[in-house]
Amino acid sequence: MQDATLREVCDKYKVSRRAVQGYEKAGIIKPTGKNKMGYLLYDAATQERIGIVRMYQEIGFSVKEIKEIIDAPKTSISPLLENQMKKLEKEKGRIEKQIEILYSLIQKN
Amino acid sequence: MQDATLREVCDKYKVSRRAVQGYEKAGIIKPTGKNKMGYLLYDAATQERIGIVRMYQEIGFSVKEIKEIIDAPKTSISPLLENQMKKLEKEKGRIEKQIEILYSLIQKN
DNA sequence: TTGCTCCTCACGTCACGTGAGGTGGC
DNA sequence: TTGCTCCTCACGTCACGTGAGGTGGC
Repeated sequence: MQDATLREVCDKYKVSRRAVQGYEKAGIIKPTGKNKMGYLLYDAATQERIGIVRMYQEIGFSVKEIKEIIDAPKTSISPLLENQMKKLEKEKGRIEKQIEILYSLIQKN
Repeated sequence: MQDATLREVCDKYKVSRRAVQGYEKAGIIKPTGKNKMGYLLYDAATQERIGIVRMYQEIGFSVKEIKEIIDAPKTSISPLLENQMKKLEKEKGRIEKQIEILYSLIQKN
């Protein structure tokens, strides 16, 4: 895989420039260089890393949490995934309760 | 119902002092006076209003949205409730998808 | 004076969104 | 010079959390 500019990376992973800047500020990634025009470049490994960050975000981890786990060994990540599952199920429960309340409110209206 | 101090209102509606301050800053409520000690007081109508704000927050409306609808006629609120229901159902779908992704990740681990 | 409760700012949090001001090559 | 794309700050968003500094009555 070739180095890619920031714009190319953003298109590839459906992420905003500002979000990538956020990952950088959080210390998760770094541009690996600049081209002749001064555009930021990201090498293959960094691009994959951004993909991993996105995946973790998709399952509800915060950037801060991702920073902690992205370089951790698999064995230590496993319990965190279980924990996250519990959080998501609680969240789902909350939303279902909201839907119920809202439903009864609509009925009364 | 008697006037209540800020602390009493917070206890009654399970809301923080800072949250009530937030509602005030948003222009949704106002303290109706102060007692001899300078403590903020809220009359019966304002207390009920805080209860209504909490109810709308429970079904996922933002403070900004609540400011718009809290004094609107019932007929104009109805479509907003329907709209909110759609949002909540989308949100529920998103979380279910997150749970699926996370589940398959845990299986692979 | 100490201790307690309340008050009013005002910065911090989170993950970016959204300009602002500046640069390089056509 | 104009226009385009990119860069690097840095303030804004949202609903409060969390002190900071000050006051009044015991």
